[in-house]
Amino acid sequence: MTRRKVKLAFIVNNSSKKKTYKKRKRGLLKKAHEIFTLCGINAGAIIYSPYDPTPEVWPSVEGMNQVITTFRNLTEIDRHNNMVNQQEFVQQRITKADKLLLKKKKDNREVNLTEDMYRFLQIGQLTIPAGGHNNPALAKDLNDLGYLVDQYLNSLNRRIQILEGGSDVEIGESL
Amino acid sequence: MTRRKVKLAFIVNNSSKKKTYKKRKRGLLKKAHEIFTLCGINAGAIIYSPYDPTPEVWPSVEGMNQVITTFRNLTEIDRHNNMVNQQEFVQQRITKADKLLLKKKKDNREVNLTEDMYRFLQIGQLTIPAGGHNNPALAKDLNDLGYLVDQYLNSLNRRIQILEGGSDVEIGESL
DNA sequence: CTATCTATTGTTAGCGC
DNA sequence: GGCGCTAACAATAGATA
Repeated sequence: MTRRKVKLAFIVNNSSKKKTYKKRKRGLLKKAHEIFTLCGINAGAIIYSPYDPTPEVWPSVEGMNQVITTFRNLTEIDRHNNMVNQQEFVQQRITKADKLLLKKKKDNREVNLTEDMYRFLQIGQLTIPAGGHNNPALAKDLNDLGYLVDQYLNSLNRRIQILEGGSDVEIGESL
Repeated sequence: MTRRKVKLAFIVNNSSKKKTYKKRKRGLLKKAHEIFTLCGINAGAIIYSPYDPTPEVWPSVEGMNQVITTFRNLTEIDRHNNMVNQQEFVQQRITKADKLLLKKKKDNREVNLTEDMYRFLQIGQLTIPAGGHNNPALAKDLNDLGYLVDQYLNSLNRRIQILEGGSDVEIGESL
């Protein structure tokens, strides 16, 4: 049984390709979930594929919209400076230009607040500027986060209930 | 040398958290690159973190913009139908109680909007109503929320450990 | 803080059903 | 088409430089 030895190249066979996609998509989303849980970072992902009629979104549509909005609001320079090159996963060092831009943004915070407020009044959604840090904490994301956390806690509570109840339900991990 | 056995829970220690983040971000992007190469699918990711002043984008800014544009053009229904969220990883079933709660909160949305707006004008921070779905958010810093969540998760983890026999356990549900 | 090492845990390719 | 299995390979926590 030659189990594995696949080179990193486009899979021609459609059947194999779909199987690989299905498996790896699950793995990818799991990894995303883990880094979110472990580090509390804010992230979003969109995956298009010929195998799903509509794209999959993580962690949620609402959260993704917020992430996208913030992304859209960044300057071109900001975005390019932190762009991750697909060919080489080289994380660029934080340039002084970045820091200057951040400072400028902070200075403009009050202006942004006003703008955001108007948008809020118009569409009922708002991007909250970071509270003094460069952490782009988005209130709406926190909203989603809180909900998701609730879901998570519920699952944990449910598991505890199962354990305490002495149920014969199989709890073994299959992660 | 206790090499490894880490619970899937928020890492309190900032040093460890950052290390984990750095490593896993690299791994995540690699995985994304692989699934893109192997299956030729179209995907994008944005990662915010307190460790980088601006978000990281994969596979590229241009590619991400394209993905975003497509996402924006989808109808709400389309997006929701294929939404993948954290709940799917931590909880198989969404309880009816959750849905009822959400409905109630939705009904109160307009009231919340007004309240939130006043608070926004006063302190520059705002509770953002969900786009008609989620509970009102606390405009707290992400770190604060993460800390609180961590406290609870740790207590639950300890409890699970005791119940399961004292050994380390994973609390993440498999899908 | 960054880089490297390596024992362990985690992911998944190829099968069989 | 999907699901489950498990050997083989990959990712990474903790230690070290």
